[in-house]
Parts: sequence; structure tokens; C-alpha cells
Amino acid sequence: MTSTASTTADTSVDTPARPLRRDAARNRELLLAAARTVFAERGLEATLDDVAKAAGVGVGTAYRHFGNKFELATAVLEEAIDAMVVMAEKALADEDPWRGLVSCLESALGLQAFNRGLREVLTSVSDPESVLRIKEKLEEPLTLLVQRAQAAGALRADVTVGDFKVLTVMVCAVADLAGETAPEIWRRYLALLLPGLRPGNDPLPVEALTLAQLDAASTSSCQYHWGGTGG
Amino acid sequence: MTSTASTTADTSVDTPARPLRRDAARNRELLLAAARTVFAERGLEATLDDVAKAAGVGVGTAYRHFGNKFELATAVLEEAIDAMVVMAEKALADEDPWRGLVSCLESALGLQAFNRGLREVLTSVSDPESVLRIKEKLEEPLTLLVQRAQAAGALRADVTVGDFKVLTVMVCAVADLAGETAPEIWRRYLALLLPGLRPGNDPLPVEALTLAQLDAASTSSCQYHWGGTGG
DNA sequence: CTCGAAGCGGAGACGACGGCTCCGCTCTGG
DNA sequence: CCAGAGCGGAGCCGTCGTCTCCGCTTCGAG
Repeated sequence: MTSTASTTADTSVDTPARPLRRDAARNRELLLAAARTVFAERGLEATLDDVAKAAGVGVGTAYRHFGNKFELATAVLEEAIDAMVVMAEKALADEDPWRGLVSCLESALGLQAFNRGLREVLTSVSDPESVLRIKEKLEEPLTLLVQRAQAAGALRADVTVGDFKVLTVMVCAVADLAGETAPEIWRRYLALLLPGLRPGNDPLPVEALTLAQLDAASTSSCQYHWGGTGG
Repeated sequence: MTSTASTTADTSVDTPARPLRRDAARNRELLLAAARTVFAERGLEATLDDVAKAAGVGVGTAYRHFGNKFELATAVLEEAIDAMVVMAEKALADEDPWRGLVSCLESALGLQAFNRGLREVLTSVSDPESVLRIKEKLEEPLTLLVQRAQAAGALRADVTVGDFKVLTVMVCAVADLAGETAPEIWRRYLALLLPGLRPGNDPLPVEALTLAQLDAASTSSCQYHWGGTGG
């Protein structure tokens, strides 16, 4: 929706008014790097203390740089989601609509298979405003991909973008189950799912959830609640 | 502990050496009934205190009757799993192997859709010995159902019983997402999954997990750890 | 009806845990 | 060299779930 939000600053790398001392800057990077792997492996339940330990710095340092887990996680997860958006756009460039859609699913899920934290944000829906807006970035390219495939008659007409979100949740559940043991196993179940998406199958027995319903639903049953402090 | 424990008594209803006082027996039933609905609605994260409150008795009473949450949950969940076994056996009686398999999936998932606690036990695999043995009851009828469908050429030959466990996890993930909001929505995604199970589709890209792998995998990543006291 | 004991209830002890702060010490860089 | 930015991590605080304890209630045998 609000893809025109690029009015003022590159939020990607902030050019600080007065630069950090060299050791401080280094620690900040250490923290970000540690956060990437810690949240990816252990999910959002990991503690900021954990991240600090993994980074080899004290907790105090972690809190000075980020205030709370929420901030750090948001930063790291936004990177990952941006990468997904890039992948979706690349898939849109494929001239075969079905192949594009499938490759988008594959690359997106490939990312999530190795990133438990990412799975958790994308799976739950009861996040603060700011996180919702980050996830929203995925909306547009995904919608385009779906519509294009349907227009080409490659994708059954009675599935919605919301269905793809749910599909993602399903495949992520497999990734959660298997964890590090079999990180590629999700491909098997995605493959099992694809034939049902082609046109010409039996009609579906239940109406799709509206997006509003989807949001409302998972408000009640999500894995992780961002701490109240993050608001 | 021994699996040959079927020698002596019906464990279903214990004929107590000296019977409970009438009010005590009544409270025990109250507790069981409350546990059914509380664990079904809120999952295994519900507190024994919660169950007691729902039953309208004090916590002390709850602990006198069951010792800990683990005992109560096991009792209640075993009932549910027994019901699933009955359904599987009924499905085996259908002369059409495919229809039998599908109706088994549908009835099993129908039960789980309304029972979050049941979803949690069936989804995770790191349970104490005793719980594993309860879940094992499902193994045999499910295997029969799968083999029969494959022998009849109604089910693709390269899926395993383990795949069905994973499929269940996937559909349960949908039920978790939707919760009470759309309790029937899982049917839509089961329907999406079925075409991929028929023979004649593209071969699957990754080998199935062995049952041992499946167990090992989810030991690390499960929703709920039975409290240490239950051992 | 009486009385001993089985049973009840729920406040609260206890332990675990995660978020975050505080302050004496360290290191950077002008 | 030294002012102050930055560091570290012990530990405070609030929360939460489990389970105990003991004075009171209710049952039911005599």
C-alpha cells in the first residue's frame, strides 16, 4: 500500500550526527551480526542477554545500543523481509507466471527455513504497528504474482493472496518441526501442495478467509508477543 | 512402563480399593470435565489453577486429585486419542481405500481443529515415555490405511506414513492460526493438499524423513515441555 | 444427632526467568 | 595525559507457574 513512504531518509544506514567511537561502532556491528544468527536459530524467544553473550559484549552494551529486544529484532528482521521483497520482484521478472510464482515461494521459504525468527514474525499477526508495516512490503509483489498467474490460467481462480499466506504458515510449520535436522524437507511438502493450486481441481469446500479475518484470527493465537515496552 | 500392561485391569475406570467420598468423586469429574474444555481451548499452557477455577473447585483439590498438570492432561488427552483411533478403524471399514483415507484425515483433523491441547501433543514429539505410548496407538490403523490406499493405486507410492504425520502438522498449523474465528477453514487447505497425494504427479524433490528422524527433529523444537515433575 | 476424619479451598511460599539498570572501571582519541 | 564516551555484568524488579499448608467444611458411620 504505502510503498511511496520513501519521502525523506534512507533508513538503511543512519549517518549519525556525531559518529560513534570506533569501539562502539564495532560493538554495534557485533551485536547486529549476533542477533542475525541468534534470532535465526532460536527465534524471538532468545534473550537480549543471549544476543549480547553471542556477540561477546556485556548486556549493558546491548541495551545502550538498542534499548530493548524489540528494536534489535525489528532491525534484523526488516533486513530479512527486504531480501524477500527483492526475491519476489525477481520472480515477477520471470516471463512464465507459474514458474515465477513457484520460484517466489521457493526462495521465500528457503529464507524462512533457516530463520526461525523470520518464521515467527511472518506467521503471527499480532505485532505492533511498526512490524505490520514492515510485513506489508510483501503484499504488493505477492498480489501481483498471484493475479498474473491467475490471469494466465496457470493458477486456479479461487485462491486468494491470503491463501498464500496460510500456505506459507503451513510450510513453515514443517520447517519448525524439522529444525536443523532436515532443513530442506519443506521442499517435499511444498511440492505436495502445488498440484492442488493448478486450475481444474475440485472446488474448495470452504470460503477463503478475508484478510481482515486473517488478522483478527491470529491476534489471539500467536507464538510471540512483543514486549509491552516496544510500543 | 511395560508395554504389556494390558494384562489385568481396565485402566479406563479405576475401581478404587476404598471408594471416594461422594463429594470427592463429584469434584474429580468436575475437574476432568473442566480440563477437557480448558485444555481444548487454551492448550497445554493452561494452568492447573485455571482448570480448578473453571471447575469451580480450589487449587488444592485439583492437586489432591491429580498431583500435577501432567497427570490430568494425560488422562484427558488419552480419551481424545482413543477417539481418533476409533475413527481410523471406522475409516478402515470403508471399502473405497481413498475415501477411507480421506475420511480418516477429515475426522482426525476435525477433532484437532477444536482441541488445541490435542494439536499440541500430536504436533510435538518430545514427550515423556508415557505420552509417546499413547500416541503410538494411532500408528497401526494409519499405516494400514496408507498401505491399502497405495496398494489400490489411489495414493501415490512415494509418500510414507511419516508424511501423513507432517501433513497433519501442516493442517493443524492452520487451525492454530484461525483458532475459534474460523474453525472449519482447515478443510480448505486439506482440499488443496489432496490432489498432490494422487498418483501421477511430478516426483517429490526430497526424500521423506524416516520416523527416527522425525522424532529426533522435533525433540528440539516443540511448543510445550511437560514439566519435569511428571517423570 | 454426634463426631472423627476425609476432603476442601485458596493465600501465599518458592523458584525460575526475563527485562533492564546502575555504577565503578576501561579505553579512545584529541 | 586525561575527560568523558563507552563498557560489563552483578543484581534488582516484576511476573508467572507450581505446589503446600492448615484452618474450616462436609460426609457418613455409629
